[in-house]
Amino acid sequence: MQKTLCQNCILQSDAAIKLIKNQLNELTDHCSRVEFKPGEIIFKENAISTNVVYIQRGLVKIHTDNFSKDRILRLTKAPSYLCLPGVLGDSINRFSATTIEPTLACFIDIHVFKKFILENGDFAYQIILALSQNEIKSFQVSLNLAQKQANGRVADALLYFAREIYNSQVFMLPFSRQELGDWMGISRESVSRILGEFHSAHIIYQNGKEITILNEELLEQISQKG
Amino acid sequence: MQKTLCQNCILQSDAAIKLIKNQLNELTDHCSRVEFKPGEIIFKENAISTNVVYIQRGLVKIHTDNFSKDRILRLTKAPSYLCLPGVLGDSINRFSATTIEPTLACFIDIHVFKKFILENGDFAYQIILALSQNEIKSFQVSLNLAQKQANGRVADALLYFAREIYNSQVFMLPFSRQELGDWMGISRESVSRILGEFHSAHIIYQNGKEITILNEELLEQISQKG
DNA sequence: CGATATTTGTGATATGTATCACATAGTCAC
DNA sequence: GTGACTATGTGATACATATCACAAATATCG
Repeated sequence: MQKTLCQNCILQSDAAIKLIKNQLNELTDHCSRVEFKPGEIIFKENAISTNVVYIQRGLVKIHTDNFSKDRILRLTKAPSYLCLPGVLGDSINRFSATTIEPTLACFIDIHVFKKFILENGDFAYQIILALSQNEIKSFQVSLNLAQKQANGRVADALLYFAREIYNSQVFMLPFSRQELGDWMGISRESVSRILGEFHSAHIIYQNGKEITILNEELLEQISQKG
Repeated sequence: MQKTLCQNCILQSDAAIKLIKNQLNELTDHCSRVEFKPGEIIFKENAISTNVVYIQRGLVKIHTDNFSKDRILRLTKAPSYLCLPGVLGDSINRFSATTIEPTLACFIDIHVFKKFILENGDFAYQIILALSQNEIKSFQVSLNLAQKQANGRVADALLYFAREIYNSQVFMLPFSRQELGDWMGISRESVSRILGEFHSAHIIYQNGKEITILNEELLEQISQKG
């Protein structure tokens, strides 16, 4: 952990930019920055937390193993606030957060965070915008899960990595087949089979965790049709 | 439509209670109240909207027919703000809202709403709390859809109506079997079969849309096990 | 009230995916 | 480098659920 001068931070959130000088000083006093390696736990579900976590750099999964099986609920790419929900409501984390790439996270005291919301409308408005975006995305995830078959879900996942996370047709999957399955709600064997089919059909090229999308249009169609 | 004195409204939201007198006057000037019968459309997806909708009384479904098939994303029981997300982001409704019971809705000018967020931290904080709750619920919906089998989902739906909507073991389903299926992501035939099985096993009593939960504990188990 | 449309139930079948079993490849520790 | 462990691929099978087809019940409307 290291104290940081939030005023000088070049990775401020859209919300933090709205803070005035005094507030930024206060943030500095109640904010600590932590560096995480891939696979490290940022916080665990059911633990009490008095911090809001802001992800400056990196990639994080929100997940739960409530039901004996690990279920990945969402990937969150920096910059982003993590899981305000549980913390704001009753200060219990409803879900776990684990890094999947090297990540830099700020832990902000919840009281200071709440104070900023109450005092600074611009800050609050940015938070509300972000939460609204999350809600739309959650709806889309629900749609996908409820409606699409396994190959549509895998296509979805690949397009998501290519477009939202890596901005590239070529990328290293940060997940095992098992984790991909946990995320999309299908078995690891089915993930293997489907990736194999996509490979055979020259829709993607796969070599272990290395993925190249060869025919994005077709992948998009598969995702759409379910 | 009728103009309403928001100051005197006995159905104010948790957020509106935080408004000061001047703001309530302003709300009155930019708020109209509309009464809906069941099955009426409050707003349609892809339409531009300059209002935030607050549901004072009633029950509403958020849904989409993007993919030719109607998919119900969420039920929203009064009191609640509806779908800030789309409106706040780019003023396009991302989803449709249709009443399923008689509903009283307030249409609030988006600019006034935004002004309140900027000016009144208590108001903003209440909105953030509500959005946070929504997010947790969305995660749970995702978990259910990704993980549970059909009978678990139907059990879920029944418990949801009994506990969250009607607070009673006996209630009239506001949905057809088709709609129940659209909501839980299963076919109408499967819904029929599963309800029939629950009936035979004396877990519920069903007579058309009239449902009585006879063995809540067992239903809970079915929901848990998936 | 009767005619028509809509909703619901139920059997037979098809299909997709989980599960199981096992082989193979890759990774890590010492 | 060797052994142990983990991740991955693949075939056979079982199972859940969609789909189709049709009958029965219910609601709607002139």
